[in-house]
Amino acid sequence: MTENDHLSESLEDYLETILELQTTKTVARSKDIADKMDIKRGSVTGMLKKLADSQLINYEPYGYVTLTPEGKKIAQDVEQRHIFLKDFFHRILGVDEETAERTGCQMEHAMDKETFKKFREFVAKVDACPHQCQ
Amino acid sequence: MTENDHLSESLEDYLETILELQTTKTVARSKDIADKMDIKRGSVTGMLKKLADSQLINYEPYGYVTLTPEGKKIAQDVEQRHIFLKDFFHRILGVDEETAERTGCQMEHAMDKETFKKFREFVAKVDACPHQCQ
DNA sequence: TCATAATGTTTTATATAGCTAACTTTTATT
DNA sequence: AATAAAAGTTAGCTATATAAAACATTATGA
Repeated sequence: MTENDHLSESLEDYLETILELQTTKTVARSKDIADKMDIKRGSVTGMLKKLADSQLINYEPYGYVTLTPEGKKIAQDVEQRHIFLKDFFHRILGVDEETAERTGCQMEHAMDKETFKKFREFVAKVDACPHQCQ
Repeated sequence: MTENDHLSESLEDYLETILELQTTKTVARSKDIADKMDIKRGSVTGMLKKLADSQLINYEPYGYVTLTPEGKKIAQDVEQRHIFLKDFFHRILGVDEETAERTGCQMEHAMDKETFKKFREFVAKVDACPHQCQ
């Protein structure tokens, strides 16, 4: 709603990671965030404080982390792009899975809502093309 | 050749900018690099030293900047992706030019050679599809 | 319940990339 | 050639994001 004044890629990654942990393990712990993002535990704390300051997560020291509605919305948007882009590179372009994952992970931050929508529609149309030109 | 251990996005942008200045103005000056990248003159010097250390540019204090063969190769690769991606977003997807430019500028760093090649071929095929499914 | 392990936090340090402002060198003008 | 303007450099500062290591808290399990 408050059309957030641009989150860094890193903070978007934190939100996405927290959403995934919430989904797969019900709660997000500092250590799991660190493991998933391949960074150290100590680095996580400061970033959680930032996200809490921006009211994107609920955070109390030594407590579990949960997404606020606004944080969840952003996380889902990022995740959606991530999943779509990875699938595009891997399944449609035939890029190996690891590279597709890495590329999607970088590009998920680059497209705004409108651009992503157009991209998705373009790919969907081509994918459904009965003539299989591609 | 020495399959460089990954340049930062910023350094890639410097190389691309230098190439463009070389092309349009024959030489690249510190001030023009700063103007083009919308940063301050003082910030440029240190980065030029880094690029010189990595033997990607020829740099002497108070002199003109030129790309080494290796620097030029990287710059051309980045530029090629940039041009292609901008065109894809603008002409093919119909994204407004400024957004297409900005998005291309971010994404040009995300795809490796192989992924870009596949992406380019995919778009070319679709673009040439006689059935115009897209 | 108490000791140990696991997890979370804090502090200090590092790297990157930028800015400002003062200073130096080069270029242009007269 | 002398001076002013423009361009380039330097030094010190800032912000972001991370690491390492010491410390604090919580959880586990004997």
